[in-house]
Amino acid sequence: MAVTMHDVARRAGVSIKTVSNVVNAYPHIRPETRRRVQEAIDDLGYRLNTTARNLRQGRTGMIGLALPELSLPYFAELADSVMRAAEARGVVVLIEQTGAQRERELQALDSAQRRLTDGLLFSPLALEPEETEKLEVDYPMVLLGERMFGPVDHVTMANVEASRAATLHLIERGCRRIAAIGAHPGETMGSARLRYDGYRKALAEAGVPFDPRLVVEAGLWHRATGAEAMSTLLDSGVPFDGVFGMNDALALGALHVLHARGVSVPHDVAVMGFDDVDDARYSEPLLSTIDPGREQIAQTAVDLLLDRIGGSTVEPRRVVAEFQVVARESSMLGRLVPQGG
Amino acid sequence: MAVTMHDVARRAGVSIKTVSNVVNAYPHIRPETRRRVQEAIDDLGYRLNTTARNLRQGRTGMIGLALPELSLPYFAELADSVMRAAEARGVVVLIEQTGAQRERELQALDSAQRRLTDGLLFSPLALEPEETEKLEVDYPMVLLGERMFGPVDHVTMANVEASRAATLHLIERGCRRIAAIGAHPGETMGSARLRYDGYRKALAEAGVPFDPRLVVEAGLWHRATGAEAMSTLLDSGVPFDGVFGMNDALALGALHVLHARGVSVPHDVAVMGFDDVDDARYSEPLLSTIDPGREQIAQTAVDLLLDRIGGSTVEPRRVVAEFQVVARESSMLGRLVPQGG
DNA sequence: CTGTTAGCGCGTTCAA
DNA sequence: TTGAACGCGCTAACAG
Repeated sequence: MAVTMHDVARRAGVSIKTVSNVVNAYPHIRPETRRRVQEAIDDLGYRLNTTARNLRQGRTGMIGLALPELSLPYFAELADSVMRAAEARGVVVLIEQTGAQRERELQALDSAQRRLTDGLLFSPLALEPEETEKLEVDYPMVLLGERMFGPVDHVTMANVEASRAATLHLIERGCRRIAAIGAHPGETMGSARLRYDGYRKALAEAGVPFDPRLVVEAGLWHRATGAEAMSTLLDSGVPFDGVFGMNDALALGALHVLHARGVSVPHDVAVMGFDDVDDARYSEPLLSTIDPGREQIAQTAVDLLLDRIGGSTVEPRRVVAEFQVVARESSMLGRLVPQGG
Repeated sequence: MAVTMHDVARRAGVSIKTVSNVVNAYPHIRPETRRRVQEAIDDLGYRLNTTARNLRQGRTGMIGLALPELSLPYFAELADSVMRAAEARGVVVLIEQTGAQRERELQALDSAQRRLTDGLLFSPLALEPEETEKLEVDYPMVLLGERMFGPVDHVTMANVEASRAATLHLIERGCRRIAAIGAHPGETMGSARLRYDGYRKALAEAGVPFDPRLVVEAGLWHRATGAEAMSTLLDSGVPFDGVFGMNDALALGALHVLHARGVSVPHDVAVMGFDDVDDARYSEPLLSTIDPGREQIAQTAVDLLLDRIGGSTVEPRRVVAEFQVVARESSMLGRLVPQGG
């Protein structure tokens, strides 16, 4: 079998506790003792049994990260940021995919993994607002990326403010008929709704008339759906001179179709995305977008979660990350005359 | 504290063992007993303590997946596939990023997480061939995506054959001066070397002369480095009419620069990638590429690993996934006359 | 500075 | 078909 502390203790001629002390870097050990123990550890190839330690301590040193899909670049990059933040704080991340399905999001709240992690970072996408009560779980949890209620810590991006800024950016560039791609009609608190609200807010503030025909639905926020939405819009014949993709994938898909259909970006149509994923730096033209502060979100979320795991019982906290408008080629020039489809 | 089997047993008026039997779906239990126990479980909100079970059973039900970076789309998609395959088989995946750094890859082989997982799926990128001995670990391991030696199970893509096919595809389209982007000079067994070998093989077989000036280095296989490599190539003035990007990211980066510099794809230059990531379906033009059989790789790798975890001691196995040439727009037309830079 | 003791919560003997 | 006792490997008390 595996070599245990017991074996090491016997070999080093000390007690099991001393071995434990050495392994756990307990400061008050005689150098000579430490050396002997270390030697025994090396000789025997001993490795601490993490599971036993976890059982004993009642903690696992793991946190869960439940997100829609790793193959969505935003979430892959978020996972990356979270893992780095966690590593810097000495904990390990256990990723779970929910496929952005309501059922599976609920499952994640109650899966077997919950007994394996000390807490959960949860990025729900499909959960309905009337289900926020289900978020009142009995373990440490921090919500990511959305505005939902319930007595839970949240770290969110400034969805409304940032999409307002994105839309204003297009307006400042001269756009007057700005399409919004990615709407989820009927939704009352998800990103889609919030970003739509920001879009409406910007239009209203700038006195730019709202035209519902410029709002295009897209359930999943993939490039494919962005491309589809743009095709639909072009086919509809409704004129537009700007596009606000509710995330970069949608915007990049739209960009692709615009190009294919001979619409020049940014000359005929200016385009903005949201998320600032890596890809936005390599599209043709380079995609203007919103940097939602992903690093800050990841670090703050891990910090809040570890604070809860540490036993904090302060009131639920809401942290909104700082965002930035990233102006690249796709919004460099506004167009003055609306363009027909 | 948390409710234990003990509490459930007392409440149901049975012994701990009976509760355990119910929880573990042991067949021979009187329906009445089962009902009483189940009721107690529900009333108390009992949840099995996975850590305790793990300690007792000597297994954790988790497998590690060590890969370079989640923000590289190929690996994000691979992780997705692996997690699905694992879930279907009832195990959980613990992802670790190595940043494609030799040091961190070695660390992954020996990290604390190794005591937390029953085995490891390892996708090394930076490890040197003379270090294959380090892969002789004392826990179940399956290597992914590379050809390395040592007595270890491997699941790999057909790097040489597939890149040969990709190059032949370009040759069939009329290309005679095909640049290869992504080389790692000096490497002897990594993907870069293997794909380069396939490229050389295709040229030789088709009687197309090899010109070393057409081989461009690129350390990291990101879009940015692909873009850089293409700029370098164009600046060099060496004529070419085809590009084989050793992965899609490199090819997409190259595509971007070609477009920006006014070189028409596929009219002036045909382009092939490798990996068939999602993005290849949304570039302008659509990127031709190699589908390396990622699903098959993920499923086979998980199966092999679980087999080892189950105690199999058969000889190390090598599985090579089936690949496919995916011809899209970027290689639709060959060009007949070489083009100057 | 180091040793002894007593569980963490579960599964697995072995009886009954 | 169910119960009682033991121990997986470790750490927290406490003692010395």
